[in-house]
Amino acid sequence: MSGDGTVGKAMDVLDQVASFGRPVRFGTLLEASPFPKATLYRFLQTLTNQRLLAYDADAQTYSVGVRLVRLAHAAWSQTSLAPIARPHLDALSHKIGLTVHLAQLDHGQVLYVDKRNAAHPVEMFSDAGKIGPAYCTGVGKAMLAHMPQAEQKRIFDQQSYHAFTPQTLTDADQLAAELRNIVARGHAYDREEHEPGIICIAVPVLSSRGRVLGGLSITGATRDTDYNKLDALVPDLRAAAAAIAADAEAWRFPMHLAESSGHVSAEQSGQTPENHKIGA
Amino acid sequence: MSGDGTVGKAMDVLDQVASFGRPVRFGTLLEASPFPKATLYRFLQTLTNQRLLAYDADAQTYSVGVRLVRLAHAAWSQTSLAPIARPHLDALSHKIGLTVHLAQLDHGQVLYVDKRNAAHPVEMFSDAGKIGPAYCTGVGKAMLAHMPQAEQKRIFDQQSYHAFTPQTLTDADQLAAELRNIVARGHAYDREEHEPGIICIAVPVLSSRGRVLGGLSITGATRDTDYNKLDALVPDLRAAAAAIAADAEAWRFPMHLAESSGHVSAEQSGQTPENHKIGA
DNA sequence: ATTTTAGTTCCATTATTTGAAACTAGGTTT
DNA sequence: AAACCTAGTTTCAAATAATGGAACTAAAAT
Repeated sequence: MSGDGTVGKAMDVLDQVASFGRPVRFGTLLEASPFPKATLYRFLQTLTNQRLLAYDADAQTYSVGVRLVRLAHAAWSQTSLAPIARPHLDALSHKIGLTVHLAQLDHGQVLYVDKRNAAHPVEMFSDAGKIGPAYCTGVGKAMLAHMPQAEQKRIFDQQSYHAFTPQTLTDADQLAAELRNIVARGHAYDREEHEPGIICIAVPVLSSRGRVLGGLSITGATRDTDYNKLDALVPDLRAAAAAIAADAEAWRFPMHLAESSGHVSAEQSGQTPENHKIGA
Repeated sequence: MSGDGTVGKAMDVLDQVASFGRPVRFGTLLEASPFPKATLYRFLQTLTNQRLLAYDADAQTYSVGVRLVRLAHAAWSQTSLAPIARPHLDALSHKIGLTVHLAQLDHGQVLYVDKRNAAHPVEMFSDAGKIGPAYCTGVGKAMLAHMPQAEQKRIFDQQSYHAFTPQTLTDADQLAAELRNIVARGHAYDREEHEPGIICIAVPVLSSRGRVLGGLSITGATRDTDYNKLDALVPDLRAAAAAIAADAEAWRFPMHLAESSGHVSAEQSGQTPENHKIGA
């Protein structure tokens, strides 16, 4: 259990519902829940009241509520690199004609926040929000490699080291060695470690003080691409990552200056603490 | 305050941070918060631990956390109409060459869950997740009009009736009259009620039993479009809405059958209640 | 050096959460 | 039709967590 009092427990329940990936009934949740019936029941009620869950009375099922989509919009546009990186992703994917991913690290996992797909140009939300393992993806390894030792260690312990393919690195020692190479080289490969037939080259997006802001990758299929071709794209990839980092840092200072101008406030997006009137 | 014990209060705080739309400091939040210093402080800590908020130690600011992006992905793909509607939106926007919106109602507000933009084909998350007022948008009115009286009443009281333009309907009576016309006609107009120069035509997406699942609209600028041109598109719009509704209902039954097959579980998305190993 | 401002911690009080058990409503078997 | 499940909901005293005034600390301004 992730601790943190009542809120933490409620979030566990929310995660549990989300993890099913489909509407789910009370009983099914109860089986898999560490909470007793009454407690789980009250949590589900609370979460439903809060519209973090949606309850379908006909089917008697719970699923994740759309209020989260709203909050996520705020997260995506405030906290993620995606809005800043967008023009750079557009330019990069246009120039090289391959699939490009932008990711950040969340709780030891790779969270994809944007994507440009060579084939299908639009993929929407279905890609922003997807998660993947850190220890066997290009972006994951690139980010990990450039992280302070302490954090790296912590994240090592969170990995499952599941062998997706014969190439997957399956323990912390192998991974540590690989990360040293990545730092030396400045970029990471995914050598079919996550999916057979899929390779990728990735670089970290680093702040001027060397903090990892995110990761950027170019992905290809082995039938179309090889490591030499990917290597040839490294300068473009690096340039894009640097441009994203520069823009990200430029953004921060105007924000600080704006800080003193009082609260934009609730009014604007209809979320007063006392919120019953909305829309203005 | 939205009540609901500790979890509700924590969500209020989360909403408050989200409503600022930019990283915000403790003091700024405190000014606008109904909670005493220590209480607000602890909430921020808890939310940060849960990664619902992100704390920037350098700038000492809080912003909405990326974990929400992950949860929202689940919500978008489970609960929203968007994944089901996608092919229909593609087809519709391709056929008519105008901007198309798909929305659902959340807490009396219009929540846009997907969009096809005539000019710019990609807009990503920046559109999925956006919210708008229900009382002065085409989709909002179309959905409201086809809702049971009781719910309609409740939502009426949640509207702010802010006059965005001279055309905006500014009280519940005007709105009620308008809704009766919409039901009679089967579709709603936005006659520059939200933004000057922007008009739209919208229909509800209704389940076979008449329940409002969402709303679908076609938007245009007055300089390019007029009501006659929009009227000509009503059959296409209706057909698309009907197709979406049909697919949405078809989806539900396979899900019920799948219900008995036990839990897909936690493992899959790394969200065990006891989650420390992730990635598989 | 002193004061102010901003953020953090303490801890006795207060309020909420907890969960075993009792209950209710549908559905199924005898 | 009665008895018996099964799944979901409610109750209430005990256990636990949240509360917030006040004291504290760090850093910035005077």
